[in-house]
Parts: sequence; C-alpha cells; structure tokens
Amino acid sequence: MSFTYKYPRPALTVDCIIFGWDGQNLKILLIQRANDPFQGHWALPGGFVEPEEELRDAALRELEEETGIKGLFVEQLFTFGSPDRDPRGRVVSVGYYALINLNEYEVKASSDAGDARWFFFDELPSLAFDHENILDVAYKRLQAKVRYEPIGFELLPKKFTISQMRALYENIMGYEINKRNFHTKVMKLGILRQLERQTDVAHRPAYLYEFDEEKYKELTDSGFKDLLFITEGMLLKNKKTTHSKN
Amino acid sequence: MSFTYKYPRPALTVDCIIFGWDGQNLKILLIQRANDPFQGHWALPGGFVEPEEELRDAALRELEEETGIKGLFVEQLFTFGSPDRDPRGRVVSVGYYALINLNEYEVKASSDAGDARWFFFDELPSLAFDHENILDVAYKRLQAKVRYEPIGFELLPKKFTISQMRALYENIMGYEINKRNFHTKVMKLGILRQLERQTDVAHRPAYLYEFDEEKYKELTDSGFKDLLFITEGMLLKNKKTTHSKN
DNA sequence: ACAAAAGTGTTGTTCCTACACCCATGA
DNA sequence: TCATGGGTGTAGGAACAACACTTTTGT
Repeated sequence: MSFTYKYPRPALTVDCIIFGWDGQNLKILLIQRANDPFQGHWALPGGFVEPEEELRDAALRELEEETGIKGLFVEQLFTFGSPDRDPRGRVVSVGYYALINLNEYEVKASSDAGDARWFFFDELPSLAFDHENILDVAYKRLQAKVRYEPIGFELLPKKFTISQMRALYENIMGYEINKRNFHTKVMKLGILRQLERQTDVAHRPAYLYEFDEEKYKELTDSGFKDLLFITEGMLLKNKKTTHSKN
Repeated sequence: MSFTYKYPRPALTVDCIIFGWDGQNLKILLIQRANDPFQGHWALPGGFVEPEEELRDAALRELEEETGIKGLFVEQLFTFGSPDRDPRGRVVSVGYYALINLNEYEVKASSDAGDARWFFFDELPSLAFDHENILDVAYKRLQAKVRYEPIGFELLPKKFTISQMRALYENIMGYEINKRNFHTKVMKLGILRQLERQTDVAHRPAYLYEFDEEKYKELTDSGFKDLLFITEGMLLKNKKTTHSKN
C-alpha cells in the first residue's frame, strides 16, 4: 500500500525533550539510534505522527512508549523544519517538552526503540540530527518560564520542602539562589499548603508542602500574573551550580 | 508528476497572522477564499511550504505576496495539526505572526490569491478552518509578550511620541493606561532616544523618540530582563478600550 | 557540644501606585 | 482665553536586595 500526492510532502514527526529531576540532578532521557542515519548516536525520543492523531497525542504516545507513563505534563515547544535537518529527506518535527519526577515514578528507561538512558544534563553526548539545537531551545524555554512563574511542580514530589524546591530552581537557573529571599517570595505567593514536618533528618526538620492548584489558578486567572518569580537579587551570580551528580 | 510514500503524509502549510497598526487601530489582514473549502469565507493568509524552503522563509514569502513587503518582522507562534482542521484531508499548519506599521509602508491589501482586506480587530468576520482559534492564540501571545517586555516597535513609525506608543499598548491590552506611570517606566528603561518636538499640533507639542536598539539589546542580553513592562497599576481596569476605528 | 540545615528579623533601597498639578500650542 | 493634550511632582506603600541571626534536629 502506498500514498500518492501531486506535490511532495514532508514527513511529520514529534520529538520529545524529557526533563527529569531526581532530587539532585536535572536529567534528560535519550535513546540510542538502532538504524541508519546516525546509527549508534543518541537522540531525542520521537517518531512519526499517525494519520489521525493529534500532535499532542503523538507526543504523549511517544512519552508513554519511552517512560511507561501516561498523561505526562507536556507543552509544545517549537517546530523545526529546515529542509536538510534529516539526511533521508524532509522531515518536519514538532518539539514537545515534558517534565517528570524520577522518584515518584521509578521510570523505566528502556524501550522497544533501542537503548534508552537518562543522562545528567551537563554530561550529554553529542546528538543526532539537529537535536542539540532542539534541546538548547527547550532548556532556554524552561529557564525563561521559571523566571516569571513558578513551574516545575511536575518535577517535584507531591510533598516537598522549600529547600528541595530551591535546589530544583538552582539547577534550572544554573545559579545558587538566596535562601532568604526565595523563601519569602514563595510564601508570599500563597500557592503552597503547609503540611507536617520532615522526620529523621540530622538537622532542624523542614516543613513539607504541597502545591495548591486552586490558589495557583486564581493567581494566573485573576487577570495578571505580575510575578517575576525568580528575581535578580535572588540569584547569587558568583556561584554557578553544576547540575551536581551526587 | 507525482510523489509516492509508503505511509500517508499530511500537507504542510504556514498561516500568517498579520497585525497592523495605523496609529489608531489594530488591524488584521485577511484574504477571501476563492476556492472551495470555505469559498467566500475570510481566512488567514497562508499557503504550502515549498519542498526546499525554511518554514520561516515560507512565512516571509506569503507575507510578501500579500503585503508587498520583504523582511517583515515575524515570529513562530504555534503549530496546529488537528486531523480534522481541514476538510480536504490532513493539513498541519505552522502559524507565524507578523507586525507591521500601516503608515510607514502604505500596504497594498490585494493579491493574486483573491481579495485581501484589512479588518479592524474588533470587527472581524467569522473565519475559515480553525483560523479563529489561531488568531486567538496569536492575540493572547501578543498580549503576553507586551506584559514583560516592550515590543511592537515594528508597529510604530520610526519617530513616535510616548502618547502614540501608549495608544498602541492600550489597544493591545484592551485597557486604558495610566499616563504618568507609563511615561515613567518607558523613560526609566532608557531604550528611547529623544529627538525634536512635534509641530503643528493644537496643544503642547510632544517630544518625538526613536527606538534605541543598542540599549535594548544591552537590556535583554545583560542577563535579565526583570521587567514587567506593563504593570498592574498602570492599567485603568474600569476603562476598557475598544479598538477604536476613527 | 557540635554540625548541619531550617527558618526568621531587619534595614536601606528601589519600584509601584495614585494622585494632583503645571505647560505649550493653535484656534 | 480656552480647549487640548503633553509633561512633571510627589507621597505612601509594597517589593526587592543583602545582611545577620536564631532554631531544631541527630550524632
């Protein structure tokens, strides 16, 4: 069976940039290509969009295939369509990025499509196609979003401490964050519900919090989010953070 | 001549949302469809992406065809790919939005592809396909961008007054803007070069300004734009602006 | 008692907000 | 002189930035 058109048509794919967070490290899920163009190279997971499939659903399907998890948080990133981005011919790819907490799910990183592996964000191999560029766009987007609204609750566990939240943001921003001012800002926003305290830690136990979606929705819906969430004085710019891999 | 593939492929188009500003009104360029699906309906200008063409170039080409202007400001908006968005079959469309000052160019609004016309933003007809949705996404994006950085210098003439700039933002935001606070903020940013004054107006002549791209680049490059450009107290929320069509 | 991380007090500064007021021009 | 916008002064409050300090746990 085959399909014939009057004019040439590009193939349509989705590529997924999957950000994972294990509490210490920002990671990216990559797969090793089994077949020819760039065989053996690492690449972003992705694949062809089915004829009757929503773009978003295609992304979710690929994500489920690679991680085993349904209904991940995804957002459309950008569409990449340079004529020569794939040596086999023209392939237009819609990029989606996903956020996932690696402790909550114990994500399998293997799949039908060859080897899959989580990489530390600062130890990425070189990638197939234009995937380094795509990844770059995704990371910049993540950094930008984090500046003007608190996101990434998909990356944190259900219950988390402010320190854990701060550690995540430090990794995304690439800078240490002023503890005092971060705490103040988060509290003032009022989108966290305070729960019980931690136990069994060798220091003063921190309060646990959970994300209050109601309050968050109010904030964004109520006309205006006049938040720059991460402000300038919050960042300790002399102290860069590596995506520490302890 | 024809092209045959093993699997079905969607057609790939670009659609352009062209925002125009004539000094008083926000407008949108639409074309009237000459052919069958939605014949006679108004639609966003757009068309197929050529086999060897960058997506962005396709958008620029369409824009030139419709407006006669090369090198307009464009930015990728979003990609729309619902399987049923076009009754002829699957068509995936990459949306681009453009900004253009209607006085500077005296834009022709006719084209080979049937009738083209500028519509007042608040007098839009119903549109073909899912173009109302696309337009909605574009307008929301424009509003969002304007919140956290001063954009739209493409919409203003080379030399403009602060009042003209404010009028533009009032139209985009849909609210009147507090004159004092807007003025203060714009001045503090330091991205405008002050020029001579207006002449021949029946009131105190305003200073003309031009956009200082250098300073603007410094601002954005220098790490952080901690600007919410349009702040809450700037807007007079009781006073909505229609996109006044005088 | 000590280390380690959690959490709070506070001060100077900048920015935002909401007013009121004066200025320069053409008719 | 009046109408019409252009442009400025300013005061109270909120938010930001940069400090230092106290608290609570396990070892």
